[in-house]
Amino acid sequence: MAAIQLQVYETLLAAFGPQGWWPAETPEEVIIGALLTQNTAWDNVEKALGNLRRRRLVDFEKLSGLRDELLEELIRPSGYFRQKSRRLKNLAIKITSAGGLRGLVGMPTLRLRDWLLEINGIGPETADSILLYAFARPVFVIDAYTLRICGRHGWLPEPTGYNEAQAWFSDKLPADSDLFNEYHALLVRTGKEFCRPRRPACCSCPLAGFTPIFAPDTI
DNA sequence: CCCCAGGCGTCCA
DNA sequence: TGGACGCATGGG
Repeated sequence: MAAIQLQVYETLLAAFGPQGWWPAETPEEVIIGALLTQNTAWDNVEKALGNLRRRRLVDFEKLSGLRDELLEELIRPSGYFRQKSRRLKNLAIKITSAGGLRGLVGMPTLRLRDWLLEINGIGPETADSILLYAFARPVFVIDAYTLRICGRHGWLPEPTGYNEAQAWFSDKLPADSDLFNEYHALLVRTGKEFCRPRRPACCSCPLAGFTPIFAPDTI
């Protein structure tokens, strides 16, 4: 009997097919997008990314020298633009002074994760998204959709923290960046479609048949 | 009008 | 250590 973590993956892949993540072209775009999409709809991030692309500013060296006011204006559609412009520029400066992405690709995964987490504005999900989708490291990304799905299906007790959820998946799956890439994308797809907040469990969800480990009203 | 979106840092008990 | 709160635009 395969672990539930693998069965869920197979079920979602059969239901939705490959999601083709990350929806960006280059590692630079993935990193910038990961920061801009924090608590923000991807359509809004696309507008901001488009502004940067048109001006050939998807480039950490250029971003690190950009006027604050201009950067704020360009990323305004992605929300929290004052915070995010400051954080993006700060990130660009730090990457540039590390020798660009070339200077990071050789770093061991855990050391690179710590390096990312030191940056103001990069927390566990953003760091892990960058590790997985920009550097192809086998790190399982947890997000609000994943926590909601796990809680609602009774796979983890609520409330569950980031590290606990990450371990629940990672400990039962092969450390395969292609698997983790597709799995996270499928969970986001599932969450958007079937696991909206403040709504009862949806019986048409492809995952409806999985047995809860933690009953809905215990612990 | 309301709620929501692929979080995070800060503050405070 | 953990829960509230502010951050901001755009879509349904």
